Amino acid sequence: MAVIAEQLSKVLGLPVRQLEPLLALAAEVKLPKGDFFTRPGERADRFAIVLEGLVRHYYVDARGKESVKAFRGPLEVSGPYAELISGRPSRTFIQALAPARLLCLQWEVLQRAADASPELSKMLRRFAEAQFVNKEQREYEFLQLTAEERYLQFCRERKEHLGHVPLHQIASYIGITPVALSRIRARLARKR
Amino acid sequence: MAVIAEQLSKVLGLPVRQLEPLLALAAEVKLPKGDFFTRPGERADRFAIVLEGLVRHYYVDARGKESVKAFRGPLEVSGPYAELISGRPSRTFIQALAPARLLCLQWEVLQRAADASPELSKMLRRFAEAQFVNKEQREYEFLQLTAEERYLQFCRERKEHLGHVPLHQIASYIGITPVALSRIRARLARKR
DNA sequence: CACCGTTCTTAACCCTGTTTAAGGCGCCGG
DNA sequence: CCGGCGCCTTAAACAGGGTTAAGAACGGTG
Repeated sequence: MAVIAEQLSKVLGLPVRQLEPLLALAAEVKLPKGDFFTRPGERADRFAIVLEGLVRHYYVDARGKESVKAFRGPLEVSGPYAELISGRPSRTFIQALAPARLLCLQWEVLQRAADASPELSKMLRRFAEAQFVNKEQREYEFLQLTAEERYLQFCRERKEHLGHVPLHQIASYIGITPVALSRIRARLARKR
Repeated sequence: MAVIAEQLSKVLGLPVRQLEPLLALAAEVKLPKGDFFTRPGERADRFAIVLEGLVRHYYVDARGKESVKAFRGPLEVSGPYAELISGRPSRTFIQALAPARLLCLQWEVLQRAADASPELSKMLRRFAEAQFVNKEQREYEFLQLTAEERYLQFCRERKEHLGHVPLHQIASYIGITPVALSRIRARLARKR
């Protein structure tokens, strides 16, 4: 546990002594492959840090189409962040793609802690800002890159997931169908 | 000026007495139609609130293709937010589409003020969170909606801009070419 | 082992958006 | 008043992803 605190301290840019009282309130959740951390309709009240394994965030629209918003591995944050912020009921699935261990905390607990600690409050602000920058990067990719370029970008940025995530979910993440991704991969293989 | 402080107070959810010392440090900038508030390469160090007029945020990729990230009207925030956060040099143009007045502030000044004021710090956090929710909504639209649906969404959400923004910029905002938007509009007109 | 579900690929056809080019319209400056 | 420019639309040829369907490869299970 002390090891975790130290790693988190680095990732979050927060001193260990600020982290410890929070970790004491956190619960470890084991998620077998295929199980869900959150589902739409549930009240969104917890978020988590992935200790081990891999989860994906996705939603399903009225036509039944799945869209993957994110993959999150060890030491990354998972949870229905937008819904936690806005207080709206969750519309996102969070599912384990590999057996996962999550360290999870009530959102409310974190909010109260932030009211008492300027450092924690600042950390939450930096976190929100970092999430924003992430999404803006994604907007950039949809506006300016072709599907093939988005795929190559994914391979570069998230190569640690390449063997572990089924291709049709990568296709969904970059906004195309599995068939189209297959075609792109064939084209790339031919060229190189 | 007192009127502005009151409106801003509502928009930002911050008491007027917190706002006043900041407004005293802000500068008003007049921007004739077509002029730029920021350009790529410049150091990103200011942000602003639109008092009057209309600006667009966009970037241009290596192939020369423009992509519009946002339109911002009165009482909305403008500025190279992602670059201010990350400290990277700006890659976004911010241009007046109509003669604009901006109330603008050095980012650094705001940061220092936030260190001294927990309320202001919290406001900045809520602001970052709201920006994140915005971008996630946009991600949702790219992943799940067709171009036609994105156009209709735009018409619903931002009807105040409809007469004032050229259609080819709306096309760029929703991620298609002007030609494609023109066809969509023709199809919609025929159906209704 | 045979069976099943999942994943990935390929092919055919269709639909939508891109590209390029042309023409109309409105507006501004000379 | 005319010329030019920006904006919008339309057309035609093309490219690229969507849809559907079929089949191969794999892994797990009865």
